[in-house]
Amino acid sequence: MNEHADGGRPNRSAKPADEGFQGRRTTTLSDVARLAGVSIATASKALNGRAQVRAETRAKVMAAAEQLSFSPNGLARSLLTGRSGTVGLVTHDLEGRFSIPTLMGAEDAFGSGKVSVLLCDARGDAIREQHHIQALLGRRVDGLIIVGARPDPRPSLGNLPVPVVYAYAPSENPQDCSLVSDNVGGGRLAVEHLVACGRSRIAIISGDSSYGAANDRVAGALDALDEAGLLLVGGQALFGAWTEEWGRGATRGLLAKHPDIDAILCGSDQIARGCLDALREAGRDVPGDVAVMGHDNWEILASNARPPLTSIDMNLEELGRRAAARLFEAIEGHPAHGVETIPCRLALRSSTAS
Amino acid sequence: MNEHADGGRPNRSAKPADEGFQGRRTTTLSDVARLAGVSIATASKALNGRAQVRAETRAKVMAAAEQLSFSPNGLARSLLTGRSGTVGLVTHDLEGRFSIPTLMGAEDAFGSGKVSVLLCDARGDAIREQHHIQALLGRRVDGLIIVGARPDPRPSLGNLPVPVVYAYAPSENPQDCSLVSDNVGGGRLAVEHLVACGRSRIAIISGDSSYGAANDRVAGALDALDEAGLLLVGGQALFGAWTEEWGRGATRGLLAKHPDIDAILCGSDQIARGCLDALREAGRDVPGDVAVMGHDNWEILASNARPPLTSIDMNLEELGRRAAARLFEAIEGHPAHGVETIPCRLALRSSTAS
DNA sequence: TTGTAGGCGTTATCAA
DNA sequence: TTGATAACGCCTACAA
Repeated sequence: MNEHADGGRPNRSAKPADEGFQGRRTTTLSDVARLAGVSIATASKALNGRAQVRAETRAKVMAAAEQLSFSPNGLARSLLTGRSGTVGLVTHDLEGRFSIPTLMGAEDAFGSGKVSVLLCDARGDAIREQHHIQALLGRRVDGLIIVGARPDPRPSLGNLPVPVVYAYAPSENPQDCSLVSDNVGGGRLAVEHLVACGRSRIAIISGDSSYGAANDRVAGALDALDEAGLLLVGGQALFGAWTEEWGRGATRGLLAKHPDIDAILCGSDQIARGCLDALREAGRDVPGDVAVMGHDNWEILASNARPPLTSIDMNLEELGRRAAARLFEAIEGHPAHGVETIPCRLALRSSTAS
Repeated sequence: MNEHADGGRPNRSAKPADEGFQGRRTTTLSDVARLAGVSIATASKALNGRAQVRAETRAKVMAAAEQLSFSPNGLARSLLTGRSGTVGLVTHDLEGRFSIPTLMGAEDAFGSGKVSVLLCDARGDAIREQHHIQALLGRRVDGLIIVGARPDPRPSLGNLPVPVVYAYAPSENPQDCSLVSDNVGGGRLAVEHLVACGRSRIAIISGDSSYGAANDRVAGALDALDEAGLLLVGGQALFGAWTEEWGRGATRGLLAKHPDIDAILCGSDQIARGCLDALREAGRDVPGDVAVMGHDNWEILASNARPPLTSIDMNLEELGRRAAARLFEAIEGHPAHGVETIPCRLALRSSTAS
């Protein structure tokens, strides 16, 4: 046992000076035990609230721990328990706006408790993803959440030594546990709202048709139109890009062909912003003449629009929270399978006031 | 030594069945050693490329490791080395857009190597921050990066057992290591660009004056105006809010009082969007009659503006990367002190074409 | 009520 | 070239 004369000073008798950060050696349980004049085992019991410790002794130990600002080494503890209290979160779209709320929800669900999140950005690259996953497994994460960049199915990671939950982009393997936004329901919700606002000549300006989400939203909208006994103006949804530019152009085209239109459902808030601009420039009043809706409820775009934009919110934070919850359950031995769908909600603003 | 009859089957002789995730016990170095028919020590050396191992033996061990898909337990390793290979990243603005690029840069700088990032969102709450920091220290992170929500100085965390770097929002203590965006330089850069475009009747619509950033940007702009021998139109910068609405209103006011204005420097891209709208509606051509600049280079706003918006980019990813680098150096024993300033760069688009 | 001892999975030292 | 063995910091039987 080292016999270093203590006293709170930086002490580097044993180790060489290439140690890096020159803080004092972090205090360990045996430091506490020594200061309290008890054995390590007793100190451990005292600090962990075990019953077989005299109150007086416990107090002594707690005081010593306090004095040394002792913080138990989680790594050592993990080694014992086999649980690191850590989950890996691999995102593919850290710069994008969809993964962030999901991440927040997950962070939220875990953060309160005793789980920490190890974040990695794989940037849509399968190689990088694999690399990160290996690193995370090496750190003995208790589970993984994989957040996709876009809501289309992605390859499964297969059998890993820890549970995996896919968020936003589902796994192709239905045995895996995935959580996604209910795009069909979102489209339906939008049309139902427009109908409830008394609109009946509705057109749809969607986004990039290569996105499953674009098609799903349209499908839901068509369902709802059908149920309301309405026909889509123009006969079919317009597909283009997720840009304001496309929104403007498509809107101008619509107005030219169908001047009697009274509502436009857009595939995203960006498209809707373009749509609003084009309408204003064509002298149409929103929502007086034409109601407009977006999708995503991207606050910065929706609230600053003129008029503020009614939109469909995907509840991504809730999605993240649920993903965290599912992962937690799986870690506890109760894995879920299949795709779970998170319902959208209406974010009501002035562009559709009825 | 345990004498359990092995065979790759889930083996839970010792531990009860409340274990949670029902994967097979993760394979350990001793499994590899046994399969390869060598001692644990030899297996370790073989896998870590130590020299004192016969090639044939090494191959045998590697094969065994491969077959068992062995992945060394990083926790055990950390316990030995005293380094967790982990840093904590505490952000205060996970939903906001400023912390994300910083986070990305840090993730980027670390992610390539062998450091992983533990992410926490403290949401501007000092209590929550303290809580997260304690948790991170318990996990024995090798260092901390604290990312602020807004660029004003924040209280120092004081003396922690690991190095700390403050990003975006500097610490109040000049002894700490902080990295911030050069807002003064950004303001200067903007005016220099406008002047280079031949503008001389320049006005400034800034944001919330309670933000140091707002004032710094204006200060830099005024410096540059002065050096160019120009006077600010209106005599002083206009402060308001970071919104499109404020941008529109302020622009209308400017046009009324100073119809001969030929450039407007905005404190943010949102303000600039409002400014552009107001100009268009007033029949002013951009950049023909009036040049407009924003700040932040928020892609989604700047590129979709009409015309696309020239803006000042804060290089936040670079800021994050640098923060990671500084932290790394500090961990290696070479801490930096004081506030390091990251220069802005010009993001040239059509709203100022000269 | 307290202390001793064993072990979690690795790595490093030193002896064989 | 290989293999015991002692750490790393902690927890938990079990013994005192």
